[in-house]
Amino acid sequence: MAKRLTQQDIARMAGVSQATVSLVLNNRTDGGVRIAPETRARVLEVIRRTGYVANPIARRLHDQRNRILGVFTYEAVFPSTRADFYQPFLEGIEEQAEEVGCDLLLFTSAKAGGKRRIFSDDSRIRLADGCLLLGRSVDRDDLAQLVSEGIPFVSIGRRDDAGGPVPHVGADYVSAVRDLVDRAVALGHREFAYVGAGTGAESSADRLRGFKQAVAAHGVRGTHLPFAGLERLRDAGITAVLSEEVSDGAALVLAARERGLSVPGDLSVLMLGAATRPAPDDVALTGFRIPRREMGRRAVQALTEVLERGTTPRELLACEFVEGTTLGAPRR
Amino acid sequence: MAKRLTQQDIARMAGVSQATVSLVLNNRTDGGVRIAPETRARVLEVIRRTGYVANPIARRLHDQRNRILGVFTYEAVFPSTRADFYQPFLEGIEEQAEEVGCDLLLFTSAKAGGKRRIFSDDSRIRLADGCLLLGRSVDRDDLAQLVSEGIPFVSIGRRDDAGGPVPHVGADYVSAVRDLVDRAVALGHREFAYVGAGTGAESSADRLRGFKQAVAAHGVRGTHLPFAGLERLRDAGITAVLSEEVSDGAALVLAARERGLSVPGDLSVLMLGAATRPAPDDVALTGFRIPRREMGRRAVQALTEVLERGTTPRELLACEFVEGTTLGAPRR
DNA sequence: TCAAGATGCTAATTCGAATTATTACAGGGT
DNA sequence: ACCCTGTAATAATTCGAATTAGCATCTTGA
Repeated sequence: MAKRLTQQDIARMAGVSQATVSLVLNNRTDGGVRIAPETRARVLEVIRRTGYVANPIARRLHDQRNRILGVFTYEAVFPSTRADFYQPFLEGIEEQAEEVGCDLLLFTSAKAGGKRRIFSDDSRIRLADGCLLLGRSVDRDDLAQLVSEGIPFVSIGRRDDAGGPVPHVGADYVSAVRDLVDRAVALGHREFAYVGAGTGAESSADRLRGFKQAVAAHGVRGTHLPFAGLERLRDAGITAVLSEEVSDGAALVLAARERGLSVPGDLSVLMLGAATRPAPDDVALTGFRIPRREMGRRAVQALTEVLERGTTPRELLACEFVEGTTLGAPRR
Repeated sequence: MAKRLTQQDIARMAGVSQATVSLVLNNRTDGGVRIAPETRARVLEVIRRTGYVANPIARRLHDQRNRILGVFTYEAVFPSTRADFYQPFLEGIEEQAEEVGCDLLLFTSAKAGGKRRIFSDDSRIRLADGCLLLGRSVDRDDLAQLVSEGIPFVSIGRRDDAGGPVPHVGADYVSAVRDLVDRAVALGHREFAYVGAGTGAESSADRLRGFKQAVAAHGVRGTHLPFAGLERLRDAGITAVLSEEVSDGAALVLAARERGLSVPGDLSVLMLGAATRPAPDDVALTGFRIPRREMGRRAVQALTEVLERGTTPRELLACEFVEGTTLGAPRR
């Protein structure tokens, strides 16, 4: 195997010392460091010719910065089943990483006992300058360890504190859901149902919280159901359903229409952005869109801030209202 | 932030040397290394109590392997327009990288003058242990430089020599196209057309070569046309068309049917796997499928070999015949 | 009793790059 | 001849863990 070039090699070729190569490479001019222009040029020429780059490992051992941003996901990034979920985030991440001149390191190696884990016996999480965390839910112990070990990271998606505040770039589900309820109330709806877990992941909890706040504020009735049962909704006199999962909402619309019910005439259906499963695209649901791409971009920016200023950015981006065709005034 | 524990710290606490801690940690018993059970227990106890974990950076520095595989593409990987093309390869790459315990480094930082380049003034290609090259065509100068600099890499897709053999894992287009012609000849076809560039990228050239070999072997007529014109095909008495691009093939079928021609009755259309553009999915073309995912996997394995044994693997994987509905016996 | 052999551990070195302290050498002034 | 001041480069050290050579100490057997 062709051995990797070292600064020592470059130094030999340029007829200088390893230290000089390092100084040239890092453009050091401060603190009484001086390199003659010709020497500098000679070293740079050798570097250019050989395509030498500093070994990130050695560099990182000494100080911390190698313009590598880590991306951790609990599942494979590429398989097409996950593509719809991860892809928009990754587009944003890639875009912004390109902007700030960083490379992306996908932690595909990190697994312990068959499952991916952030901290395995030889976690390479520290290879990167910092790390982005992607996934609907994140292991709380992992999160706590990241915080306590002071590893620079930003979660994509809001996270509750885990032994300390967790830096994140999330979506403002609370406001987004409240807004949908507001619109529905304005159209005359008074009987609401929220369909979905509403618990577990922060993203679920936030949506349900927004729902509860809104129905309380308007003094209307709001029911929380883990699953969408058309009969049950009808029996309870529900006129507007908010579905966490897009595909569940779409299924509900199809089921309703199959039984001769009109949507939104008899039932309004609103989707709350979560598309973890492929959904039929022939149903134009009303609801909101999660700004996934933008979240990816912002997360990279936030991570940059963490690295440069040691801050703990926490930010929620607004979701975009999607007009659709499944929200309308309820029949009297 | 609390400073990380080092082996030195552990050693102090356990009243032994750093070396001993390392030996205990790695369970070394070979090569005349012996640690008294009590000492071992004492060290392990301190490790347990403190929750010490070895710094992976330092470890990597020592064993000269970063366990990072680079992935270079001339365009962004994630944007959905490219997804169909890159994704299957990446699935395979990710899968196999996980298998061999390597992380993936996406070179998002590499650009010079707006475009991504492998070698810019500060190329970071050497950050990775080795590199996978992805893309329909690859800049020949870049390729030559990779070869001459002895950078470990594997191209996905066959490549002609560039100042030396280029390690690659490609698809066996020559055989695949020949096979299609064989089948068509067996059904009675005697007038063939190949539609597509047939030049430029190796993948195009290989297909055309397979076509020419096959028509020569069977003593039938074969014409090469850069574009598919239905009239021209008819005028020339063509009964079987092989289309490089899947979408071109599909368009041809639709056009033929629109003019009242039967496919495959009046015209057989075969697709040669290249799907760089989205194609209508309501046409079940006969042809072959490029084993993209498998190519990704094999490429990672090949790169591993390059790294471990310094070989220059070159391998072509068989394409899979796709039955479809657009190949049949020609009308008399 | 003394060499031979086991046993148990540590000192010293290595990996590659960054940094600090130091040396070497010029030329200028006295 | 001597000191001083810049200037330009290098030697030596650092980071944390892995590894090798080697040093004590203790047993055995003849």
